[in-house]
Amino acid sequence: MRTDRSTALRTHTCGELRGSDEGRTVTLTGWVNRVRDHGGVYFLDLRDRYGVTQVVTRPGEAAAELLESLAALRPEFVVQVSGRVARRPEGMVNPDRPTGEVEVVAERVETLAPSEVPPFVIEDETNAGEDLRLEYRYLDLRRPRLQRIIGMRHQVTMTTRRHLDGEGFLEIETPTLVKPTPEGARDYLVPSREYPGRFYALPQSPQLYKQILMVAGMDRYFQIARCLRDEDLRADRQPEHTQIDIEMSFVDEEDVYGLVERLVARLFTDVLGVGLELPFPRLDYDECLDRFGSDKPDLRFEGEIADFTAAVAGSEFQLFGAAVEQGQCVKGLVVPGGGALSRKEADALEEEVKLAGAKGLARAKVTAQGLETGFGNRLEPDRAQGMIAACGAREGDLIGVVVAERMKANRALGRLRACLAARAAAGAAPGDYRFLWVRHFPLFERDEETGRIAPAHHMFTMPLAEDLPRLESDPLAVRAQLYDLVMNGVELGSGSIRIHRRDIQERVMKVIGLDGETLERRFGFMLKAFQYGAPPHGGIALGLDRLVMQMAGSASIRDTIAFPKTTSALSLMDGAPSEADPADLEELHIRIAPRAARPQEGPGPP
RNA sequence: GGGGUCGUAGUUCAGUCCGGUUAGAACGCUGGCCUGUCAAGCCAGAGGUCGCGAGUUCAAAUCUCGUCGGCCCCGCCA
Repeated sequence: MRTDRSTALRTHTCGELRGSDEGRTVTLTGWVNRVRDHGGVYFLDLRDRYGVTQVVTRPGEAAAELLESLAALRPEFVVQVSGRVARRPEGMVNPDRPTGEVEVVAERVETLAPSEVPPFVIEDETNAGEDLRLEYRYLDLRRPRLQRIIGMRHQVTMTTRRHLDGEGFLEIETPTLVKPTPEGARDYLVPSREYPGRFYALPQSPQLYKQILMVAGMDRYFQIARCLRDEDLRADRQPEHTQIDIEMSFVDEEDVYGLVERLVARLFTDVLGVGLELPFPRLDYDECLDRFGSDKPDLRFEGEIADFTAAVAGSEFQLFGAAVEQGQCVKGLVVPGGGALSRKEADALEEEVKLAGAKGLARAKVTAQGLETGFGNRLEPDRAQGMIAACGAREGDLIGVVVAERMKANRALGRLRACLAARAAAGAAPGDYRFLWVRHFPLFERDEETGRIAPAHHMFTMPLAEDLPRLESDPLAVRAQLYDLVMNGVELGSGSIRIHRRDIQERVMKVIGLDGETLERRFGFMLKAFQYGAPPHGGIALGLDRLVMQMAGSASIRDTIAFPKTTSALSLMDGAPSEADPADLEELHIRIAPRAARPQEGPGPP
């Protein structure tokens, strides 16, 4: 690898001088990190992407002209410094910096570009608000922390390219202006100038194209693909995000798992120096929800959901006994050491399960005598012992109990579990990476709004072979060859084996009630392609931004993107989106409808 | 679409409940002093549309309504 970064304006970077360079005459360029003036003796910290090097003047040695130019320096000035590399005097070495052994004794300092006083100080741990940092993103990106993360992202994409190339994949670009897809997320639309009233969409993902590439016989495809969705944002969601998009022909699920495991292991080894244990555990969706209450469990926290339904059946305690009779579940989760929680802390946990739709969280402290609860005296002691046995709680623990329909109870306790996991992870050392595959998701789900059956992933997902016979009779029970890659409670990727057989595709389309005309309009080109010999195929898309976020230990996806948008999809640096020039709109055959005036509700004068 | 929370000096915040003196602190900035710092130190100084608009009041950073923006969450995200 080429390491010489010398250019016309510099001989070395600010990160590479060492004791062995003593005596060398060098020229450095960079940004003024800080200047410390001790009354004629200057210390100048010069910063670039590679590090920080200290530049000094020695008493009596520096010319007046040099001192003058040093006195004029301010933070973030871009300067060029020439001088001689010297070892620092005894006791003056800075062990916190790779260049800390040496300093450059300045002979000449030239300002290449001055700088306004920056709105916030460029240092690793800034306390500047995020909106300000986004407005001045170029200053934010100068911070070593972000430089490190952006560098890590580069290493991840380069390693991905090298690795997939080594496994015979072709990197193929797919279009940015595509056909709108009426189902799924909202599209970003692009008006057509040539065709009044018609629109392109920006791709939500290259899904259809990568499948067509399989039909085209490309066999193995990947792309570092930009995906755009006009949906509301979150801490780990941006309107444009990047996926490592992969598709392979003649494969089954295990082929995809193996490929991704090798790729991810390589990334963690090459980029982080961390070895991962392969293969990752595989867990069926149903079991995953029963045990962890989530389809993306954080396995760093070991606690699992316990089922108390059998233990409390027939109890005189109405909340439990009657619920079981009505076919509901009584499930719970142990909060280790939770017996010491204050009322307020325990209430906060209850709020979590309520957010997931549970009516409440019954709490029981485990003591030497049994369960100490608000309902304890109404729950028979042997049933209380049965609960303790069922969840393995120990003295001092708290058992949180939810009574609800099975999946609702799972979801609620999953939320509680995620909360406990996050709390545990906050105190734990970083570097604990727990991967798993969650597979065999349901093929369909009921659309809560319309009540209709809709594909859980997309309509090209292959059902599990053994479930094919009940496709029509019990579609919601049909599982799919559909999988997520999960790490530490975060979904890093999602994929499936696709339907390549016309007959199965038609049955699936019939179940979701798509008529031929709608189908033709939306997916005609795709179905046509599939009539000309579609190979069995499948793939996955890994969220690059989230992956880098996890590898960098960052809490926000915005740290991993050079120019991210706010949670309201604004770009604070350039002000996008902005209003269009009327002439441009004219050309695009677009007229802006005035926003309907809202009724004034403010208090008027009496 | 909905909820929560925040918006005061260049920055991060206090002050807001309970309206009333000249709106404070730290960092940064400017000037001075200082011969080994690396978060340098010491002294002095400048710096405010209290997000914006309306209302209530003798009086609004403070109360009310609206609005704009940041962050977080629910819905949404095949």
